This record gives sequence, C-alpha cells and structure tokens, in this order.
Amino acid sequence: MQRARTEQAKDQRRNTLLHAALNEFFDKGFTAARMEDIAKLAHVSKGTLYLYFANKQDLFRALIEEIAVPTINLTSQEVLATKTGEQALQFLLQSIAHIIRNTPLPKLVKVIIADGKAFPELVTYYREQVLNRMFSLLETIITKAVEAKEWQCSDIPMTARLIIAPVIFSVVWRMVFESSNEQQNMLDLDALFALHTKHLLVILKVN
Amino acid sequence: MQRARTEQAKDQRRNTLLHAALNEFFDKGFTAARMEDIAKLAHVSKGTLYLYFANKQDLFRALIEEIAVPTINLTSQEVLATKTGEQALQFLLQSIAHIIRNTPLPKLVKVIIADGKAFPELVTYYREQVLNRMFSLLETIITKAVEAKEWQCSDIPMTARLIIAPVIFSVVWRMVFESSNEQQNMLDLDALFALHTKHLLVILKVN
DNA sequence: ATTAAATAACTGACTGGTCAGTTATTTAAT
DNA sequence: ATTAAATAACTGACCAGTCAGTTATTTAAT
Repeated sequence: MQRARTEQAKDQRRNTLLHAALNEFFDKGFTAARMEDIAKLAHVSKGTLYLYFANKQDLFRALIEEIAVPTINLTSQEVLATKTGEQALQFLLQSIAHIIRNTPLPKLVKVIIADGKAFPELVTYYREQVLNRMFSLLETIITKAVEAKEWQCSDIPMTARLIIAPVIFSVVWRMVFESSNEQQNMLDLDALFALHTKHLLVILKVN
Repeated sequence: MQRARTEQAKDQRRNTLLHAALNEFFDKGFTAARMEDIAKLAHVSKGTLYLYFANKQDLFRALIEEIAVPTINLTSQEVLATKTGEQALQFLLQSIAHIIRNTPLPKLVKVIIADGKAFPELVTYYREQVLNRMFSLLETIITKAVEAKEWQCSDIPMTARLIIAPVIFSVVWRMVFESSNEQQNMLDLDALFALHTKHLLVILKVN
C-alpha cells in the first residue's frame, strides 16, 4: 500500500474515506454500515480508517459538516449577482437541478433524514446552514423584486418554502423511489423545475 | 400477563406491536431498533413478539403493508365525490393536512425513506399503492376540470407532482427538522397548504 | 551513491459487548 | 388436568474499536 506522507496526500485520503462513508451510509444507514466496508471501498484497511477518524460517530459528523456547506456558498453568491427576480429564480432552480444531478448532496440529504435522529446537533446544523439559508436567500430575492415593483407577494416566508418544496420532493423521489432499472418512474427534473418556474412567475409577476 | 385468547384480542395485540414497532423504527431505524424494546413498548416480552412475527424483517414488512393503504382508500373516494376541481383540490389538501397531523403515516414515510433500500419490494409497493395512486387521483381531478372548462393545464402529470411536492416537503420537515422544543422552526401546515391551494387555483383556473 | 537507522503509515487478528432468534419453563384460562 | 400463551434465560453471529507487528518512505551517515 502506498502511504500518504504529505498533508495534501492525507487530505486526499481523508476525502476518499468521507465519500466512501457517504456511499455506505447512504446504502445501509448509520448502524448497518460497516467500518470495514467503508475502509475497503477506499482501498485501505479498517485500521487506517481509524487513523483518520476516532470512531464511527466522528466519521458521520465529519461527513455532514464537510460535504454540505461548500456547495451552497458558491450558489448563493452567484444568485445574488443577477439583475431581476425572474433571472434570480431561474438561475437558482437551474443551479439546484445541477446540484441534484452532479453532486453528492442528495445522498447526504437522504442520510440526514434517515439517521439525523441520532445526531440532533447535525440536523440543526444542516437546517441552519443549508435549508434556512436557502429560505433567506429566496426571501431576499422576493423582497427585492417586490420593492422593484417587478413582483407581488402576500406571504414571503411561505412562498420561499413553496419554492423549495419541489426540490425536497425531487431529491426524495430520486434517492428513494427511482430504482435504477425502472424507466417509467423516472422524474424529469428539468421538466418539473421548468413548469414550477413557469407557475411561480405567473403567481409572482405584477399584472 | 393477561393472555390474548380470542382472535379479536390477538388482532388487538398484533396492532399494538405494529405501532410499537413503527415508533421504534422511526426513532432508531431498522437495524438499530431492538426487538426487545419494541416488545417492551407493547408491554410484552420479546418471546411474545416472536409469536406474532417470524422475524424482524417480517415485522417491518407487515408495518409498511398494513399501515399505509387503509388511510389512502378512504380519502380517494371522498375526493372523487366532490363536484368541482376547486372543491376536490381544497378537500384533498385539507384531508392530507389532517392525515399528516393525526395519523402515523408521516412516520411511516420517514421509515420508508430511511430503510427502504433494504426492502426494495416495499418501496415499489408504497410507490404504487400510495404515491402513484395520489398522482392518478390528481390527474383525474385535473382532467375532469379541464373537460368542464373550469381549468386549463399544459402538463397534467407534472402538475400533479407539483401539487404533491409540498406534502412530501412538509412531512420531511416535520419528521426531521422540527425538534419538539424549537418553536421558531415549526412549519404552519395550514398556512402552507392554504397558500399552495391559492397559487394552484391562480394557475389552473380559466380566467 | 549507497546503506543503515528512524519514522510513521498501515494492517488484520483479536476482544468485549450487543442483539436476533431459540427454547425450556412457568403461568393463566378452561 | 390440559392446553395455549407468555416469559426469561440462553446461544451464537456479528462488529466497533484496539494494538502488536509490518512495511514504505525519509533521513542521515559514509
């Protein structure tokens, strides 16, 4: 086995272990996932896994804290750089579609739903750092568009939640109800989000 | 310990065990839930639990199959008995709000999300018997209202999914992100569904 | 440049505890 | 007295976490 001597190589290995852990926790759940299997997925021994994480709980905590937040930070900034409410909404939902398709975030969401009860502080962390920040971002977008007389909205916080609802729905659908080999139950993410956006603009736009 | 001698008493006991199991599976997940704790919750010994269910998997399967479907059957019929699309939509979302607040279905949904991967046939069962039936019901409602020139709709299947999205969202939110003692993160179910209904009617109604 | 010593990354067999499932025994009801 | 229900003690498979030993890599001396 090649050794990870430099800090960089260690970060790399740690990251490999975190992603192996995400896949095992996603497939089996916290309790049923085996430390040895996680190690095997990352091509190291169980002993090595314990050089990087003190125990199974620590590994789980690191997972939640290190995978979720980076993805969100990027998106927020880009969304706030747009000119109109319409542009912001369209850009946000397209970014989210991209995240759902191309990042491990949906698996992380499933893991939090499944095993969050054993780690209430992580549920709080995820709610604050990801979901409530999404809501705030949307509330900011709506408020700005209302002030610019572009949009009208009777209940901004609830509307923000209704905008996010299909995101959670599609994540749950893909992670749970779409078994790889059944074509007819696949959810067309782009069509769903396009129609959602269209509906929202009808509701929000002045006139 | 009192004995369950009649068929009725046995059904009663079986039901108590199923609900105890749902609570344990909901709190701990399939693997971490202990058969002895489930028995204790139902005020019987572990041995007695094994008189009613051959093993842990069987208990889990019985749970999914026996708790979900009865609730849905009732609602469908009542919804289809309404006159207009608007009435059907309002009645359906109010019924769902009632189910979310007063039945064990939301816990069951969480359990399926969490442990479904180990029981793919149950995920399929739930998708067909609950979710796809909900979609069909909504598609029927919309189609009827479109035919009656009450509503317009460009994509009926997708619209059905967008109607259900806040249901899944609110179930996940309540089961995962609302920890009992934090008032400020409580989701106002009635307000959410009322606004959702209002939005939908704006989109669907023919001028 | 070669090599021996030192270091630290890595390994996997082992242990202690846990828990699903079984069974011998007790208990309640008829 | 007989039977069926219930129990609690028991067994064995499983796995998180440990640690004594192994080996790749670096360092220092010639």
